[in-house]
Amino acid sequence: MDYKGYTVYENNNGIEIEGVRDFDLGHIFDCGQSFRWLKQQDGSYIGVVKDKVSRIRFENGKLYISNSNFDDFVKIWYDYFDLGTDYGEIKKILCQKDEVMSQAIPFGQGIRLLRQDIWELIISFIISANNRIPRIMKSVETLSQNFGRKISSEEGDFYSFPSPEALSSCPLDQIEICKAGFRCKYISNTSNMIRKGIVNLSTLKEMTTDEARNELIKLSGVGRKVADCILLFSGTNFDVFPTDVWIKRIMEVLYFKREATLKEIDQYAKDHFGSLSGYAQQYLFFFARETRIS
DNA sequence: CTGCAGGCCGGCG
DNA sequence: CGCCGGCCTGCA
Repeated sequence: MDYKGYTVYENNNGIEIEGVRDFDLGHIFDCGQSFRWLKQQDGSYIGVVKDKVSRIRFENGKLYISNSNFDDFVKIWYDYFDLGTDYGEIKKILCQKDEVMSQAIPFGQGIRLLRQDIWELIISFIISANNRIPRIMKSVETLSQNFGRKISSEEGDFYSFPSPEALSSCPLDQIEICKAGFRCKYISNTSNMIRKGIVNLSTLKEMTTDEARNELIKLSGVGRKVADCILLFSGTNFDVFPTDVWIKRIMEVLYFKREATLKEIDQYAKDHFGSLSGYAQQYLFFFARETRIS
């Protein structure tokens, strides 16, 4: 069956998709946007999206997704992997911007910005503050196991990410079992703010980027950087440039040739990359980590 | 034993 | 406003 330029074949336990370009699972899942996809021995990845456990493989230009049918492709995966966006065109434009981009992009040529659940992103990136990636993954997993819904699948038992209601009804000392330390009170406070509707996530898409960011920053434990990650990795806004320590370092080394403030970097990205800032950030982040630039 | 990791918060000048 | 110290936890 065809859908918007892709050909989808259904088989016993999943789908096979042809026509997928600019796509590499390693690049996609290791550029810092997601914490819940686990790499398997055979190179495939298993993750939970919308209460569905799937195993994903990409071989010989074909994308294989288990536990899915054509309807799931249309309703979930097409959006999730941002398959409606022409990354070849984006890479072409960015490469023409400067030498740094044309050097960095080949390292992460298969990067895609996932359109992930914004609520899960909020909590995940609150946990990310001043933390290490393995520990972030562990905390997110522990929250899911304890307060999410159990999903039994042929891949084993997994757990959905807990709802705002589930987390807001937990006393703080229960949240603390996820070992997120001082961030646990942020998780608790933010869950309550969302449940009470103090910040309404469903209206963010109709706002300008600045308005949406200011809305998210109201949440406990959400500052400028975390807010921009949430906006970018949920597919809400792409003209943001989340500047963490890696991006700061690589911008100073490759662009400024000196130390620079977060404000300077943000202004530079706005002027230089404009609406493609978020994509540029991802290629730079992956490049920085691959090459260990310091 | 220190240092430090994908920042944020709160207090201060 | 901008700047700076402190921070849970766990691993090097």
